[in-house]
Amino acid sequence: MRLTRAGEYAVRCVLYLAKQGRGVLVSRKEIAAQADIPGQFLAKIAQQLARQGIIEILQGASGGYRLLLAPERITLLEVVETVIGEIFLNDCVGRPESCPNSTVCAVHRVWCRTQQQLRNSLDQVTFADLASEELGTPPTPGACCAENPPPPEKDLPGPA
Amino acid sequence: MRLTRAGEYAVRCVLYLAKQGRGVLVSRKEIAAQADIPGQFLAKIAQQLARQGIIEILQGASGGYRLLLAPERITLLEVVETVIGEIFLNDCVGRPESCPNSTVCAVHRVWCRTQQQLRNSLDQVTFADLASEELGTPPTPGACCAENPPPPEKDLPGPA
DNA sequence: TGATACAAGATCAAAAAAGTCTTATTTACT
DNA sequence: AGTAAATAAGACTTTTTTGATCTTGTATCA
Ligand code: SF4
Ligand code: SF4
Repeated sequence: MRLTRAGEYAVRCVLYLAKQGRGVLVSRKEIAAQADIPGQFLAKIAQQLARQGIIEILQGASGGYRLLLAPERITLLEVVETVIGEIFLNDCVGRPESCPNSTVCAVHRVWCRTQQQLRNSLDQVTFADLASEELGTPPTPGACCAENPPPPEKDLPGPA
Repeated sequence: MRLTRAGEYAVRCVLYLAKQGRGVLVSRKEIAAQADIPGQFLAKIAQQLARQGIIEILQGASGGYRLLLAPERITLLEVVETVIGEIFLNDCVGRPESCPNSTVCAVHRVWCRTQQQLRNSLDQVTFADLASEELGTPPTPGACCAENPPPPEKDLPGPA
């Protein structure tokens, strides 16, 4: 129930490109260094993004990557799913035939519904949003993860 | 980004018990058979559910499991997280220190927000809901996964 | 034409998930 | 008390997924 490394890297890569602006050519090496991504791994991810039409890859000396679409038109969901495949909260959502029960199962319906909700949320966020927020806004410390305090450990409840 | 097998089994187990009614003793064997869960694996999962106070385990001959709480008071989120741990959409949400960027990162905030949303949704669903829906409602075929049509394959973008 | 940069697939290693095995307790029944 | 039936608990194994690298090849520019 968590983003893979590859997914995270893809987001970083596209975000970095979005910050440079659409169409600006950036070498893989630069992206890898700046966004802290293993170079070869980035190559793989970039290829997937290219196939999806999100970025363009230029070969040869002085080659590199560049954003093909306007950042406003690229959503977080799109980038993530390009790399990790469609998000499924449970196997039976993507492959109902994997559970003979799926046509009757109440839980199944919950997964379907919730998953759609999640995907919609991620589809609302564009890389234009992300890039501008990152360039402009001051950190506002605590505004984010304060809502997510380190959860009480299962076995050691509290600061024992 | 998907429920583990253990999580799925936990849900099945609790749902089965909820259908029998709170406090009704059911042998592990029966649950395993009826809910299609590997027996020994179920044992592990049950122990976690017991530690969490959701079910009670009776030992000895004619032992078994039974629901300790009223189904209305058990949520899907609770059961799932008991087994797979707190849901995190991205590592940095649970451990902000894992990414030096997390205090500034716009994406980070999206993950935090979305994750909370997801968890809230799952926390709305109780096992009373699930059990009654399953006992009462007719299947309504297509009402669920029709919203989730098999997505266009990554490499063959739809009926282009 | 050679240096630079990316492509693409094979391959490897580490981690997580799924399941099984073994041994020990607990309880009921006779 | 003795035995059978049930679960406990942890070690262990297998399989799958993830993360990353290696190798060989191709494109482009100076
Ligand atoms: S039991 Fe329900 S939720 Fe679980 S796999 Fe089958 S259909 Fe999906
Ligand atoms: S870059 Fe942002 S989203 Fe990615 S790990 Fe760091 S904080 Fe989280």
